[in-house]
Amino acid sequence: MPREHGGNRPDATRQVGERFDAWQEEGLDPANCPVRDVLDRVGDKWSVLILTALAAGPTRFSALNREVGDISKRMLTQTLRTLQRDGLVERTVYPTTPPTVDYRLTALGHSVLEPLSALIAWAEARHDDIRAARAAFDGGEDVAA
Amino acid sequence: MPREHGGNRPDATRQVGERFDAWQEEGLDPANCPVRDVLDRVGDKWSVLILTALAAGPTRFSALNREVGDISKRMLTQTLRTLQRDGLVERTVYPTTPPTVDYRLTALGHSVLEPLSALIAWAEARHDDIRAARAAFDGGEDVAA
DNA sequence: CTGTATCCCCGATGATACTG
DNA sequence: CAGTATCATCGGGGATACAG
Repeated sequence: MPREHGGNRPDATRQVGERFDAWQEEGLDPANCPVRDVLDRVGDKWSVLILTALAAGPTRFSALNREVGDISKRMLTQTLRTLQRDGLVERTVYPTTPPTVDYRLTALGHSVLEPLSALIAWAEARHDDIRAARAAFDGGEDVAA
Repeated sequence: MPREHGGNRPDATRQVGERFDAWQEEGLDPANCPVRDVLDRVGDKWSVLILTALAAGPTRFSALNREVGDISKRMLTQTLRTLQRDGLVERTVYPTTPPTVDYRLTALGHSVLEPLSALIAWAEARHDDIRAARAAFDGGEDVAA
């Protein structure tokens, strides 16, 4: 029985924890946790990159393949399918020969880029702090002895 | 050579893409990309949960072990070490017997909860949309035939 | 061009037992 | 209590070949 703690957190953070508590106390399936749901996608290797690339506008499969670093066709297809399934991306097939397909963000897809941007901005802003912390930590390991 | 696209994205999203472009065009090591750096941690199975738990205040190892669902001691230790190394969490040992250790968020740790909260809020707000999209997608697969 | 099918490797994570 | 050490597993993701 995880996270029985009640809730006496500071300001903004408070809600977060209570949300976790909420779905867990309700005995919901962890697989159904919205947070894990989103975080899993944010965490995977390509979703954010693809979402970001698509922010520029509709993009064709091969163009995505080029724009998003060294992604394989396999993973590109797979990630796009998941994003499509979740309603973040829309797939359009043009009946040409050879086939042409493009992908674009849906309204939902655009909307997730907002909070994602905030996180990325944080990463940008604090990366130096993080690297400094790492250097201190790693350096301290040896020296400490 | 990924992501050569210039940059003509809408508003808030624009910056994000340009940041990606930035470090890539500078020929920086992908391992050094701040975005991947952060996303990797957000993406892992426990960091966010631990960060959230710690938002309530200093917490002892065993308490964390209980509060954060079914995490193993192994992963708890490992994740805490990483968070500590990155300067998000501070570890304090009290010279008692048996040993007592507690963990707390640093200022940097608290600061990351802000953008993280935004993302989690989005997840909460849009989870129904996502599930609906999935249902439509999955249902449509069979029916479409 | 836009995928799909296979094989394979490796790192992330769980389980369990041991230690200071 | 707070870890560490070791083994086993599982799935993500790359490489490659094939297909409509």
